[in-house]
Amino acid sequence: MHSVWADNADDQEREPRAGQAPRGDGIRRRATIHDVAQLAGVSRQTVSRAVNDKGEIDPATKERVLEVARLLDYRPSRFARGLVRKGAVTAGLVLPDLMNPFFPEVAAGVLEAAEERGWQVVVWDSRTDENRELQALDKFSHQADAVVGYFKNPDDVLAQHLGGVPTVVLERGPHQTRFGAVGIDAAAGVAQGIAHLVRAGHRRIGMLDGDRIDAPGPRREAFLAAVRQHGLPVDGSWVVPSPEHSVAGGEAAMAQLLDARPELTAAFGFNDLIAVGAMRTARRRGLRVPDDLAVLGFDGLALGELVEPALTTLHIDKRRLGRLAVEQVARLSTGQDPLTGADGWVIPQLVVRASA
Amino acid sequence: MHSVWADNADDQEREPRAGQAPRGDGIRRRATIHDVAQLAGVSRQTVSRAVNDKGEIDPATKERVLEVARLLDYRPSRFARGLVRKGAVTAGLVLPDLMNPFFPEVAAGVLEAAEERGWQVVVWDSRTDENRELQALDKFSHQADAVVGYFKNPDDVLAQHLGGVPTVVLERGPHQTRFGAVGIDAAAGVAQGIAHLVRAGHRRIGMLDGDRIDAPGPRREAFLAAVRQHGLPVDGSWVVPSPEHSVAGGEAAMAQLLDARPELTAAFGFNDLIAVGAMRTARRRGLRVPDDLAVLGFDGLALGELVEPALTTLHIDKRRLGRLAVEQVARLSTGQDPLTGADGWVIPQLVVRASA
DNA sequence: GTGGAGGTCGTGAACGTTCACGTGAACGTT
DNA sequence: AACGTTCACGTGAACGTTCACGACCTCCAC
Repeated sequence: MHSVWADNADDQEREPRAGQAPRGDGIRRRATIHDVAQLAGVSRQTVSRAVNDKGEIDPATKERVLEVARLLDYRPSRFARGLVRKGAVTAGLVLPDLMNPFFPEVAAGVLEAAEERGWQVVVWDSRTDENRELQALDKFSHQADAVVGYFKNPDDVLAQHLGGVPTVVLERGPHQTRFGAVGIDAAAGVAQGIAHLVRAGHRRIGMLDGDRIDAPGPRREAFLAAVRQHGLPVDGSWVVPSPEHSVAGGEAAMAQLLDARPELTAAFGFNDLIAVGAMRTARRRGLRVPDDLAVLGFDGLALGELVEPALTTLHIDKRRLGRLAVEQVARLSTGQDPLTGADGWVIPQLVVRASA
Repeated sequence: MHSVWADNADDQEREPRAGQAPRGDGIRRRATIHDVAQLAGVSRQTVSRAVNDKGEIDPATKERVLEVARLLDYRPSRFARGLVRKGAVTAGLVLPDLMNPFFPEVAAGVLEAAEERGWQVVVWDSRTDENRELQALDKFSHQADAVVGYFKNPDDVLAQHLGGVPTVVLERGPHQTRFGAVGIDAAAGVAQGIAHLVRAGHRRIGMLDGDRIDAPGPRREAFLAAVRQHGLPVDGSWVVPSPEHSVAGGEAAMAQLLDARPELTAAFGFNDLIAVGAMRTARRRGLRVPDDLAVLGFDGLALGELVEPALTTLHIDKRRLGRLAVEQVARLSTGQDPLTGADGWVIPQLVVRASA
C-alpha cells in the first residue's frame, strides 16, 4: 500500500562527496562549521559571525576565518540553517509540456509572483503523464510548502499523493476540485469566438479538441453550448480529438475532421498549436484560409502573429494566470479567504487577425 | 562591502503560519512530530515509523497516529529531514528569457538530466538583467548545491556572488571562463551556414547580431571569420545589433541594416527570433524571401518551420545542451574530470528550408 | 583602585528529524 | 522452568546551524 507520507524509492541516499575539492583522497564529507572553527582556532559562533557578516567580530579574525572557510570549501548547510531560521518557502510547479509556449509563460508569471514573496520554485515537467504527475507530488509532498500545477489525475488520487500540502490546480473549475483553483473562463471566451465566426457568416463549424473524446473539458462544452445557442448543427462528428496538444496533433485532427465533414467552413482549435496545425493541413489540401476555411485558436501565443495567415485567437493573459495561482496558494497556506469570481478567473479576449 | 557568504536583504524572516488550519486563532506554529506523538500517546519514533511507512509498528497504532497527524495537519520538516538524511540535491537554473522558446527547451534537458540524478531544480528568470543574475546567485549560493545558467556578468563578479558553489555557465568558451562550461560550437555552425549562402551565390551578407556592438560574441566573430574566408566585403556596417533577442528586435535591426546596406542579398540572424523579425521587415518592404533576400537563422526553433517562408537555420540540440550542463556540473561537484571536446560541445546542424 | 562601558568571543540550548540501540511483553520450544 | 525469538515501542544521540546569554578583556572616568 502506498502511504501518503512515505518517501518513494528514488529518494534514496546518494553518496555525498566534497564539492570541487582537491581530489585524490576520494570520498570525503563536506566541511562543517565545526571544522572551520577548529582549524581557525575559534568557536562555531565566531565562524557563524564571520560567514554571516554579523557584527561583534574583530576584522582580523573575521578575515582569518573566511580564509579557512575558503580553504575547506565550507558552505553552510541549508538544512541546518533552515531548521533554525524559519521562513524559507519552496513551491513546486508542475507543468505538462515545456515545449508548448503556453506553459513557459504561465511559469514566468508563477516565478514573478513567487519571487515577490521571497519563495523559490522548483519545476517539474510531467509530460502530460499521470504517473509522472504523481511522482512529482510524491517529491513535492515533502520537499515543498505549496504546490501549483496542471494535473490530469482526479482530485482523490492527487490528494493521496500530496499529504496535506496546500495546492492549487490550474484550469479546473472551482466546483470541480477540492483544492484551490485558478483558471480560465472558457465559456466566456469561446462564446466570443463562436459569435465572431457566426457574424462572419459561418454555419458549419467544427472543433479540434484537446481532450479525450470520452472526457469533454470546459472548452468543448463551451463550444457545443455556443454552437447550439446559435442554432447550428452539432453532433459528435463535428468535434474530433487531437492526439496531442501540438501542431502535428492539429494537422492530424484537421485531416480527420475534413474527411468527416467536407462541408466544414470554420474550425475552432483547442489551442493555438492545434489551430496552426489545422491551418497547415487546410492549406496543404488547397483550401485558402480564411476564405475557404476560417480557423480560430485559443491561447494567444506570440507564435500566432508570425504564421501565415496570422491566427485569430482567444488571448489569455498567461502570466496573470501564473501570478494568480501563486496568490491563491499563498492564501490557502495562510488561511485567508481564497480569491473568487472575477478576481481569480482569467477571461480570454478575442484577438481578430487574418485567419478568421 | 558585500560578503560572499552573507544572506542578502530579501532573505529576511517571514511570519510562518499554520497551513490551511482551521483559522480563527490567528498565527500558530506548525505541528511537529513531537506534538503528534504527544497527542497520540506514543513516542516520536513511533510517529516517524507510521509516517514513513516503516515496519515495526502495529497497524492499529499506525492508523491512530496517522489520524492524529492528519488532524494536526502535520507535515515533516524538510529541513530536519535533510539534516539527518543526506543526499537531497538542489540545483539552481538561471535563464535569461522564458519567452524565447530556446530556453524552455534547454530547461527541459536540464530537468530531464536532473531528474535522472534525483535532483530537484529551482528556476530563476534573470530577464537578461545583470543585477537579477546576481540576485539569483545570492539566493542559490546558499540554497543550492549546484548552479547552471546563462550569465552576462563576467567571471569574477559571478564568483563573488556564489561562494564556492559548483557552477556551469552556458555558451561561454571553456577558455573564457574559470567555471565549468558547456556550449555551442558557434564557429563550426556559422561556417556551414555562410558556406551555404555563398554556394547559393550570395556575396553581400549582413548580420543581425544579438550582442552589443562593443562586445562581440562567438557568433559574430565566427560570422566575420567565415565571411572573410570567402573573400567577401566586410566591415562594421554589415553587422548591426538587435536591441533585444526577439522578433521585434530583429525587425528593427533589419530595418537599420537595410538602410545602411541596400545592396544586401542575404542576412544572418543571431537567433531564429531575430531572423524571423528580419524576414518580416524584408517582406514589409516588398522584398521577396529568399529571392530578393535570403535569411538564415540560428537555434532551430520549432517556430521556424511554421513561418512563411520556412526558416533555414543552424539547428541546435537544445535539450542535449541542458543535459550536458547538468552532467558537467555533476562532474564538477564530485571531482571527476569535466567533459571536454566533442563530448561537451554541441555542434549546430544546417537545416535548409525555404528562406535561404 | 573601583566601576562601568564597549568590544570580542565562547557555551549551552534549541530547531525537528532519523538512527542505533535498548527494553519489555508475548509466545513458543525444549 | 528456562530460554530464545519476534514484535512493538521508547530513549539518547546525532545532524549543522543560530540564538540568548554570559565571560573576559581593555579602556577610560572618577
